[in-house]
Amino acid sequence: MKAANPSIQPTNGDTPALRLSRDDWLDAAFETVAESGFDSVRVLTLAAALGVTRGSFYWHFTDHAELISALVERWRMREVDTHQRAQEARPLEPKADLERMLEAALAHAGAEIKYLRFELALRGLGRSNPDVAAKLVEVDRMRMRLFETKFLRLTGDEKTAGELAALFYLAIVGGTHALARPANPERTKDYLQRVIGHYLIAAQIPEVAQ
Amino acid sequence: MKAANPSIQPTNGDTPALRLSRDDWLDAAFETVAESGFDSVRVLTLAAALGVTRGSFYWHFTDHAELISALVERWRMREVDTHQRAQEARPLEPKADLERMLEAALAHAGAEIKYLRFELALRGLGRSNPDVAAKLVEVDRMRMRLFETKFLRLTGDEKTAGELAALFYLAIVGGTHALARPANPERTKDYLQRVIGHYLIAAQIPEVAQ
DNA sequence: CAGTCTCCGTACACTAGTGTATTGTTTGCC
DNA sequence: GGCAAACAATACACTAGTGTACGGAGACTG
Repeated sequence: MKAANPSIQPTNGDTPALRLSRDDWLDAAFETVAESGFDSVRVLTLAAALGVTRGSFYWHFTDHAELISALVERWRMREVDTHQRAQEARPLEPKADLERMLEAALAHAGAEIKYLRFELALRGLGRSNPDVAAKLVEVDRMRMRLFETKFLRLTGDEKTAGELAALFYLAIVGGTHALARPANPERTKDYLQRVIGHYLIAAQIPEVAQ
Repeated sequence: MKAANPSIQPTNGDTPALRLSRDDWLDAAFETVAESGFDSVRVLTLAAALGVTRGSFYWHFTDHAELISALVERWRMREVDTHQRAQEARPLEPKADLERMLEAALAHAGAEIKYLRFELALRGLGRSNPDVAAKLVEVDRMRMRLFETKFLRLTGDEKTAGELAALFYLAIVGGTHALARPANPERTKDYLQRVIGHYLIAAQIPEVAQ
């Protein structure tokens, strides 16, 4: 049901295929959000970026509001999907598993800043849009549970695992914010590893000492 | 030079004194930002909230842009001021001093969520407004230095102090974000205290063990 | 008690953005 | 190669918001 059109030239940049799909519009909107937030998502601007007029837009979407909610929903579905795969993946040995998770979370931050920026904007939108807020809570909870189970496997202690997961969450969200500034993901990673390492030492989980 | 008018009824709510000051407008704008972000700051809306027409606004401000920048600048000055006082205050014994800082940072979060919300919105604005971004960097640096010196007095080690300060910063900023959700500052405080406690234990700073 | 300064109201012009209706163009399919 | 569906352009009506010009009313000041 999702328009079988593979959009001849999927996403070749500025002056694209003359025929657009719904997803092309969503992609363009995504970029705009990542760059300058949801309030910069204007039908006219998107049309210009895609090299068409608004006539196209109102064929694919009934509304500006529908564009936004479709964009958020696409984000949610992709997050759920990612989560599924992460959960179904056969777990490695606990320490390596966590290492990889840390890598993933921060590499994400390094290479694909776009996604972090989008999510940041999303959190902003969530403050005024209850539907968005609900989806954010859902995804956050999902991630949190994953963190907790991973840390639980490592530490064996519920409380410690919960706190480490919270630390992880706060550090990542907080770190995202620091993107406004020079940032530097490498240093953040070092810091996180040290803090977690120290924490584990203090909690007497010897396996990962240092 | 700041209009000596003390605004007969300083801030009595909805239908105020018939004569407004520049600060009255700034206060109203502040509330709006804290509630629904900078994009909701509309001259007309503010006027309605203040019980006047826009004629008043354009007497006090040349521009919508000037309102925004004045608001940000007032925030910056107040932050600098707060910082000055915190720095000039005679330091207590290190441990108590930190306790108080923790209290302050999180009480701030509890009682005066308004200010956190404002700052959150400000960080959003900073992503598109370089002037705002610069002021944010300035204030962040200020706070960071304060944190570092305090932790340094406690731990004696530069690196440890730097990391604790970073942890503190990330946790606070990250925690601010969690405001979107049920939140609960009390739990955050516990968590922070435990994490910092553990960290200090691991770093072999015995004075504050537990 | 007139004058002036301060503050506010009113009316207007202007812009940016949305949404709708209607009319083209392609494109795939028979 | 013709027809219907998918996609896009054009033109229009409408709204919300800004900014400006100017006039009016209080309040302080001599």
